[in-house]
Amino acid sequence: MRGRDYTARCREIGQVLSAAEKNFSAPAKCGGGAPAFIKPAPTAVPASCLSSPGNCVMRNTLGIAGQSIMKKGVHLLMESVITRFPPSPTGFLHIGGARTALFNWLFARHHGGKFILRIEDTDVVRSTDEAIKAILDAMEWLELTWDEGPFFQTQRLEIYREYLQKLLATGHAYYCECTPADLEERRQAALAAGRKPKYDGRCRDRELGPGPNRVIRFRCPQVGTTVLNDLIKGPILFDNAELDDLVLQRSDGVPTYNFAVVIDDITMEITHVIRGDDHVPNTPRQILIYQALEVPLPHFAHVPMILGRDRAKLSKRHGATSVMAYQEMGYLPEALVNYLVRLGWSHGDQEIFSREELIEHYSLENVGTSPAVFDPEKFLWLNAHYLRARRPESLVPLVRPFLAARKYPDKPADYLAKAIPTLQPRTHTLVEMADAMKFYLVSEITCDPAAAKKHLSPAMIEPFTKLIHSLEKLDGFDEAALEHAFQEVAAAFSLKLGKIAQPVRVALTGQTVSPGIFEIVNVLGKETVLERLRRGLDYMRGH
RNA sequence: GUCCCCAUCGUCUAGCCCGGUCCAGGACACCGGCCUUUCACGCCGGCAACACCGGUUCAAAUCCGGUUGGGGACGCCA
Repeated sequence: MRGRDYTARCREIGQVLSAAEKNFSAPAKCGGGAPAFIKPAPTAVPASCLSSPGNCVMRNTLGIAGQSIMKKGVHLLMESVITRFPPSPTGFLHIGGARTALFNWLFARHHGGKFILRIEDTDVVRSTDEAIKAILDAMEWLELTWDEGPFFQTQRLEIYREYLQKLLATGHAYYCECTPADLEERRQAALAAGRKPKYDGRCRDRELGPGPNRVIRFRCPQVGTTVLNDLIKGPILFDNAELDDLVLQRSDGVPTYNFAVVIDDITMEITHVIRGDDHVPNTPRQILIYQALEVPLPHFAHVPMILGRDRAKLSKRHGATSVMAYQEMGYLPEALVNYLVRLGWSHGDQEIFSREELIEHYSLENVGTSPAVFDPEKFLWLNAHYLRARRPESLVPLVRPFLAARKYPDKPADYLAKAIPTLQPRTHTLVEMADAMKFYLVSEITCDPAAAKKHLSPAMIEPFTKLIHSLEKLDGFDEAALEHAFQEVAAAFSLKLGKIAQPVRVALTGQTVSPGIFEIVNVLGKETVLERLRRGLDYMRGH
């Protein structure tokens, strides 16, 4: 579950930290005066890692912040949890994003904390209003309710500028006039020479001021080690020499993602950053920004990705990845939630979870470390499960749009509510249910010719005639009465019930596969049943 | 190329921290059977995995080292 070198990393981290402490007392100079030492923020590493490396495998989801508060003697004041989900509105909400949102939501709800929705729209070119709406719709469909927001980064530019000034003033940031074309050229050259394609620091010490087409870069320490103490993966060490001076503000004055997230997470007082592990490489850079700003770190928890069948990052070519596409395919939100939560998280052998159970049991400790393959088969099974679990009446408004799309005649809700239970055990999605419902709704059924030929043979003329007679005499269509009538006919012709049921099924539904005969008769009602049986008779007689 | 992460049935996973209770448990899918008016549902049973190599140990899926494989990141995207 945890990486094999986990303990080794814990041990290493102990060394790194003691080295960092030494540096702390005698800060070295680096570049343009930025501190070169690593100053682990109080929340960066659990105390257990420092004191006894062997113990640091104990993951504590609340992290050390809670503990340090306790140490100060404020026993009742536990750190309250604030999480966030920050999609960028460049497309619909996809499966992976939904799981991230769900994990954040669950974590916040479990701890009685807050869940914030933030729209990361700093990429003004690619962000669209449609995407924002699509994301909000999907969040609502999944009932991932947020307590604050949605906030928009483009409306917070003043805040970013303020922090940027601080970094500039303390020498942690500088202006750079390298053009994208130049940068690209140098990147390619570095790649060709087998070096890491990082920024070469050309403008680092030029002490440029503001100017047109200039960006602001972060002055990244080039010595030392940055520690990411991940709540899921454990400690991860990064050599600062691997990092480069990332752009904080574009030449058009809009901040970049890596800077905006940090500032937002600081100002929104986010305590736990739970996100996909494709963000791991960004994290040391972000940590360095926190440290330059001298603010405490939030806890980081990086959850493994969701992969497609071929074990590559899940994408469109693996099929539908949009949350709302699944709604259109007739999936239930509770099924998606349950499926998604089990991708990377578990609670013993339990497969089915109600919302309440999820909130009760969810914890970061039970999030796995290896990536998970999205399995449409299991998702379908779960959906079928939840379809069966629903009260039929609650399904009426959900199937209706699918019925309408098929242009089936509209029927009253109570009629649909009677038909639905007969289909619940036999269908996996609302789409299948709508399709299967056809014969309950149309006035004229379409009959499968092969089925008609096989089952509506002249031999059935007499049994059908007798059946019609006895059904005509029946007052109520309760199951017992129906069964009695059918058994009587069967007995009269010394046929097994199946011999008569199958032709009746074909006459009533046009198919050889359907819900139980008595169920169908009960839903359809006397009039329709008799009419269809008579039509069956007509067919047998060669009409 | 460089850095980082990951590794139990085909898939999702339990077990791994605290070695023996694991010739590895559950679920999906698949295959049988039962139930039965068709098809389902349900129930019962079956198939199927500790990536590899070393080390530590009386004992390793579990601890350590390495190898291989897979994935991710290296943007004035997020």
